Amino acid sequence: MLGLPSRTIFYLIERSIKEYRRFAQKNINELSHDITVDHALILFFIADNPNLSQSEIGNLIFKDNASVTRMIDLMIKNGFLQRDIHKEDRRKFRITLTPKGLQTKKGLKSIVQFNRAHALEGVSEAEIDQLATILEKIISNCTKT
Amino acid sequence: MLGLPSRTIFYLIERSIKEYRRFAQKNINELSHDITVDHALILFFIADNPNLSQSEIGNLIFKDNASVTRMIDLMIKNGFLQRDIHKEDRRKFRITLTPKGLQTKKGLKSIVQFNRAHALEGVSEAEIDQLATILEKIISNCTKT
DNA sequence: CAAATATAATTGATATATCAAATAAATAAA
DNA sequence: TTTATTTATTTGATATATCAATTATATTTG
Repeated sequence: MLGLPSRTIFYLIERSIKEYRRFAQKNINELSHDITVDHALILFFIADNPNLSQSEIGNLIFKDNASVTRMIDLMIKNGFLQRDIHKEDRRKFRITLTPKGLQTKKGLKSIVQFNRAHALEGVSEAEIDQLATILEKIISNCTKT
Repeated sequence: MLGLPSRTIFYLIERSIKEYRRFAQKNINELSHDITVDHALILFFIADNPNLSQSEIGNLIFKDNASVTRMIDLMIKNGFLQRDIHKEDRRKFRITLTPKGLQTKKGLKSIVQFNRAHALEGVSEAEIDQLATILEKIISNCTKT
């Protein structure tokens, strides 16, 4: 017998990340309507390391190069990021935060902290560890050749 | 201090469902290149209950009405589904599987079983229960008003 | 019943996801 | 060093995600 898809654990995994994203986006919208959850991630990653290439950013947020190109195009259009020539490797760009991007990143910090804390209310450290262990097992099962 | 986003549990949740979908899609492709993971879900749900309205289908697979309309349009174009008048409520449609859709659903059954089993190899029943409990807590935290 | 409201589905606009093909620059190999 | 290969990014095509507006039909209310 094939169980209904709505009763599998994958359904719950998908639902949980979608609800988290919806919740997080709602709170980010209070700060700006021009910032998505993924844009926020990109701001944090680039602020932390301005040497990231676009494809490295893509690896960090699980998007392919084409998506990253277009997301960064948009973030530049919206004034959060800036693309400059990369001195050492002219295939790449040096992507940095504009003053507006830096300002926005600061405003996002407490929102993101709140989002994560609220979503994990009542979930113990031990449970988070369990969760991580199991999810890593699933990832390994799906990615091993 | 704000932890790097790549170290949060949400990152792992997102990664796990993406890897599962990638893995599942790869195996579905062996049967047909015209069927996505979501299309497969829709086939199973409709086969199980041909009285589902499009918006009910959307609720089941976490998509809004616009996405469902377009996905079903495509599945009809590809010959898997069929839309008929709904006798009791003329705002709705009665959506059913064509012979090709039924055939495909049969072929998908073992693939989906394999996908789920393989992704959960080495994960005990108890762990799945733990996972479900924690994810439900996160969902509840994110959806409670 | 008639008007107001609610529901189901569609459409349009913009952004993202994915794959394939194309560019351009760097690196390896002959 | 010239050629071949690899790497980084972009672009095009098609599908999906999301929101807002629209249409058609049902239901509720006055």
